[in-house]
Amino acid sequence: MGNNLSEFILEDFLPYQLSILTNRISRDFSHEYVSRFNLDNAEWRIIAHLSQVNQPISIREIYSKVDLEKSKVSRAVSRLSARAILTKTENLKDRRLVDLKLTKCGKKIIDEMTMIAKNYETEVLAKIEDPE
Amino acid sequence: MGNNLSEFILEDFLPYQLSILTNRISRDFSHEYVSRFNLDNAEWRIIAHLSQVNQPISIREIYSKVDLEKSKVSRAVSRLSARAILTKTENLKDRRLVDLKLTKCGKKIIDEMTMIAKNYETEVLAKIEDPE
DNA sequence: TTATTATCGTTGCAAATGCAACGAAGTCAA
DNA sequence: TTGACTTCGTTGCATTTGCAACGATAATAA
Repeated sequence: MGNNLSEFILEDFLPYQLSILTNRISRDFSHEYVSRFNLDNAEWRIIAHLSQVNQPISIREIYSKVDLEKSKVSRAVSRLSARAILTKTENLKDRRLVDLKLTKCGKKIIDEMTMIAKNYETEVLAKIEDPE
Repeated sequence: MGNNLSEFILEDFLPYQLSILTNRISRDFSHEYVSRFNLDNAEWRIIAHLSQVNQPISIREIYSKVDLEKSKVSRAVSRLSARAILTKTENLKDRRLVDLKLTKCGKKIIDEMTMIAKNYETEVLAKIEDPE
């Protein structure tokens, strides 16, 4: 009748801890882009990813790399386009694809967020290294 | 005129990486409890947390510790109760509280999941240490 | 006591989500 | 060419979600 329960210590269990940590960090950091630019998490990820590449990229490219639902990306991209943060144009080589590209406005957002993101990261890492 | 963009390397950005990693690990691991026991993430966390304490605990206790929405916990607990995985009883000292307790059935689930969880964790850690 | 305020768990409801189906475009083979 | 199949992005729709409000209970103050 071995009681396996006692062997299972939730506090040590990886996916569990990881997801709690991530939720907290994400929620915490999201205050920044929500309050400043009115962006949700998906929108922020899309902008951030777009800022990393210099050519236009497709929706598929994004949702495979950034780990978001296809429809979520599609809808987020539409909202960003409506706000002129990015542009959607038809890819001429393959007309099924959409070319996404940050506008000046979108680049400005990334510029500002870069500073904030760096500060935030430094802060978090400091806490991890030296938790009080 | 400084182009800050080039300084911002998304691949290094903590909340971003953390959340992608966590999504993947969670989704991956969740196959186990979804397919075996038909539990969603919230239900699994609740059961797991309950298994860690030996006295009955309240809903509040759970959502503060386990980082879930109050209403999500409430609804998940109702479902688990309907499936006789846990019991809900009125706390006699403070009648606003609900006492939650795993049933035999619930404990059996945890027993089985314990094995799986450990194997899974070992696997993930191995990959992290020695990525191919 | 009574009045005020806080806390617990539930629930109504509007908004977000994710799946599956779709049309459009492309690929490949016959 | 045609037909079967695949892929892309969008969208319809049922489910899930999270906020805010609620009733019930408890704690605190007057």
